[in-house]
Amino acid sequence: MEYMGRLITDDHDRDPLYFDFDREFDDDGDVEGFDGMLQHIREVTSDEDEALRLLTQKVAEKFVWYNVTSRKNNCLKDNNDSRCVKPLETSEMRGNRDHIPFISKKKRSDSKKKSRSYFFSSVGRTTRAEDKIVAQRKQKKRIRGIDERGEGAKRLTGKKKRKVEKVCLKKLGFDQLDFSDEIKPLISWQEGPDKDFKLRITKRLFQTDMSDYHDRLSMPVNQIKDFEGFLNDEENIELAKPKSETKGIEVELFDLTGASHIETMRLRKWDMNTSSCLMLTTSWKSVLNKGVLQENDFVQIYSFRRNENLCFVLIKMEYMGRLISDDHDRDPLYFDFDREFDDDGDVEGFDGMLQHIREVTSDEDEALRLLTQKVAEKFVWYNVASRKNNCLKDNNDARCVEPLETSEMRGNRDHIPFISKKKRSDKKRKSRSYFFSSVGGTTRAEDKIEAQRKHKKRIRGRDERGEGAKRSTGKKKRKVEKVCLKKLGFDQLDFSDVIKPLISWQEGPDKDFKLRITKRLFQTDMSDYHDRLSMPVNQIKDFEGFLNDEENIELAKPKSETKGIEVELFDLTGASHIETMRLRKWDMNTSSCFMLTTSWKSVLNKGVLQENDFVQIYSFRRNENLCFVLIKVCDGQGCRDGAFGSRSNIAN
DNA sequence: GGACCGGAACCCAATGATTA
DNA sequence: TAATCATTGGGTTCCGGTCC
Repeated sequence: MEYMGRLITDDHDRDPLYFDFDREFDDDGDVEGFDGMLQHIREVTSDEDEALRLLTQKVAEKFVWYNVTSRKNNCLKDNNDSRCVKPLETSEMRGNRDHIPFISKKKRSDSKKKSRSYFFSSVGRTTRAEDKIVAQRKQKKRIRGIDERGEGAKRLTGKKKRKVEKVCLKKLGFDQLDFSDEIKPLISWQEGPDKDFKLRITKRLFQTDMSDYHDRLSMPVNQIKDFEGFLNDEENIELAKPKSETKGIEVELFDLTGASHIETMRLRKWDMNTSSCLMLTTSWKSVLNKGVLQENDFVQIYSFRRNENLCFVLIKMEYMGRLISDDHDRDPLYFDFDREFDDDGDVEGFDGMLQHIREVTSDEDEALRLLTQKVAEKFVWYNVASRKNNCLKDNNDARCVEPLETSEMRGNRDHIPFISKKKRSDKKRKSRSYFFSSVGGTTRAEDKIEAQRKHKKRIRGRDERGEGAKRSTGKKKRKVEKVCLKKLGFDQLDFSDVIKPLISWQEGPDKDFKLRITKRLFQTDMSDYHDRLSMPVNQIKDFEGFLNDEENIELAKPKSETKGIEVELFDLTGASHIETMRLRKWDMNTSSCFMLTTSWKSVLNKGVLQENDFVQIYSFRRNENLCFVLIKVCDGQGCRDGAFGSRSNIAN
């Protein structure tokens, strides 16, 4: 373990990667990061080896991720930039492609924030011209997609897909962090040993994983460790069944992000064209609702068998999200590298480390591994070992009370260096939460009661609704204030004659211009992701004379055989914009709804319509084609304030 | 008890990113 | 540059709960 000698002999000359922690964690500066880390580790383990391992891991995560990932947008790409004096030659690192970035020490002081270079190439720093070319290419691709995919194509909205910063878990070695031994005892199963406890996947939480309405956690098959040995024959057969013939496998999820709460979930396998995903569905949102997990967090999922049943444990690899999202508020261990590598200070530490690593390897993966290792060594050993003579374990707010003896470090294993927590602000302390810690303000008893209540509700739901029951989340439904259109007289307000000339059709008279529905806009109508306007059949005026025979036949077809009727929507809420939409009819158990789908959100995006607004939809025929006009009658507030009626008319 | 809004649940195509 | 993969999110269905 190269350079460890320094940490014992204090011979910095032997250590070209010397990292000046005295300056990094100045007594006068913010010591929150390291102290907090130490204190937490003291709370979760009394085993010193284990504590050291945890500390090493945390430091490596913080240091490497901050420098490698969150700053990659600042990586040097421009050789003309005065700050990029000595761009790393590709030949130095890895043939023509990869390199470890390097910045001249002398130049950095000019504007360190811009100039700092790190691993990986820069991302997303294109010029306007480049942006334009890229945009044109994308547009062509979309248009080509329409032509090539034809009728079957469902989505071509042109909406730009969110760019997701990619992180390579393997390069960072995080996919190899296996806490099986640590987690296993936390499950606390008293009735027999759990079998086959094993890390299955290390995963970043994406937007879809965090989405309430998707309510699922995806686990791409090719990221799952030992997938072949993962499921037994029976389970493989079940998951291989067509979707219509299986509900998946019932599994238990132990959620160590929040007091080991157990969720009964379903495991499904979705086969796509060229890959497959395992999906944990049903009650995933219960885990999300604890508020512990955030987008971009990293989690690990371990599997095991209890009484032959498949179970999972979820743990959060905490704070990773910060390092991507750069949301320092979420990270009480935020490590201020701008201060650590001060313009005026000695920048030898980090650059020296990079330079040394460049000298010993040209392989970037290896370089990254070395950097991680070096940082962890330096950070941990300096703070844990070299300070041992000054470290404390005192709760009386003295910073140096009792030196940490060597025997304590390796013998009794019950001491972790400690600096008084009174140095830390209450605000910071309150927000702290760490690996494996329970979450929120609830006690264990409260958690247990809540878990029992939810469990009872789940069981009751199954009993009452039987096999077909899909949902029983226990989430309280939003209460919607009801308004009686008839009482308000809105359903009789007919502006046909006023609106008709606004359509401005010059080539012939429009026919059958008629009010069809007066409607309040509900949340679902306003929802972007539903992208539909519902029109309950029993609210439509003159429903019998509304559609011609051909249209009635089309809409009566089973859903699999029709795409609905193409209609035009004139949107008078915003400059007579016209949308081509589809009219469908959804037959429910006891009623039916017409739905205007496709491009409804384009109307919403104008920002004119709000939830609870009242709109009217008129229909007419132009060249025999069915068309609609939408007008806004009044907004929800207007109704309350008497624009179209008195407050007393609002139903309770 | 019926109507229907809200949204859970599901499927899978589109698309950006990566790899060959 | 093409092929492949992983993720996103659009589209659809239908159940639960509330209100009349």
